Amino acid sequence: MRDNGARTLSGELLDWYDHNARALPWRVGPAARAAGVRPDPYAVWLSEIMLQQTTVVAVKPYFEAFTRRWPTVADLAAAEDADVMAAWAGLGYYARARNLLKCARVVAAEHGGIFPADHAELLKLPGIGPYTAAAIASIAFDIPATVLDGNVERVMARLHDEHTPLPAAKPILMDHAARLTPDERPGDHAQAVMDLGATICTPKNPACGLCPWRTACAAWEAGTHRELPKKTPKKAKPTRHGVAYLARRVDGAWLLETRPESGLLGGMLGWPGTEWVDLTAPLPGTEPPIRAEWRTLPEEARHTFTHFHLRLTLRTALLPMDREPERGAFVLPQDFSPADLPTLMRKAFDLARPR
DNA sequence: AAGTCGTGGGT
DNA sequence: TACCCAAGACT
Repeated sequence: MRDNGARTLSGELLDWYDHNARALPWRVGPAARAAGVRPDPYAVWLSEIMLQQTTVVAVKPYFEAFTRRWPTVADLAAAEDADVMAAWAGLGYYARARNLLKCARVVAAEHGGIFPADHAELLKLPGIGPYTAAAIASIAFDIPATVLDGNVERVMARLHDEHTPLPAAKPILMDHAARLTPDERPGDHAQAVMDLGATICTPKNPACGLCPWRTACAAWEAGTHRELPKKTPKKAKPTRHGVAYLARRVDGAWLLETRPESGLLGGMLGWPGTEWVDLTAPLPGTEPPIRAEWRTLPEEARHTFTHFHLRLTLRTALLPMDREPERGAFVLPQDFSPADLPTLMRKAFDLARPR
């Protein structure tokens, strides 16, 4: 049961949201929503997938490009896998793109191209977990589901001065968030809490003077807002190394391969190469993907992934027309764009390209 | 149920 | 420089 205090808090937050909502390409703002405009569930879903662990600034151009190229879920379901992966290149967490296509095809084939207006049904779809199911249910369909993302966790930890470290604190914070979720305007409420976390209740230097919940905030009262939420310390990243082979044919074609569906950069285009092993182990010796005179570049490509650093030794070669690769396939210049590569592979290209 | 899975910007 | 963080999901 939601008490009067909770109802008041949500009301104060909605008043704040009515005047301070961020204008976002995928959002129906509070005024339009009050006038009866409904969000497009496809746009809500697409934006929520893109926004998983990704900043608004990074998502904007990708969202625009995707909706321009694939205006409906049926359009996306009919797209080629390689086109979608290339369009996602640079955004990261590529399993999202693979699941995006799977989900679009399930919605098109099993739901008549209509996203189910049901939290449990949404949760069954590929790439949609607890947060995203609640976000789509509330934002697209005004179902009173509770979103718990990084913003909401931080806001709840401070509002209730909760010192239990994440992720152990999640159930507690979810309980707090659920109590605040109103039956009226649950979609605007969900977006309002996240906007509050993104613009006022920020990780560093929160703007408590502008916060509609300041007088109710237990951490503000205790003076602990700057140290919350607590988090369990992370492990240090090890460093790995490997070799990549960048072969250019005399007609300008590059030798590329599509990486395996699962694992790091799964399903993405990349340069053939060795496994990546811990720096304490010797550099793996793998046969080059094609017979050639290989030259090792003086500079290695450096890149940091979620859980390790990578130093990639780059070897290049210029090839005649009549030589068959043992791995990968040549991609003609008119079919190749560096923008289709994940960032590591694009870094390697930038170091190896003729200039 | 910890580990896996990207990237860019801010500090 | 090194670390943190961002509308998490999947295994």
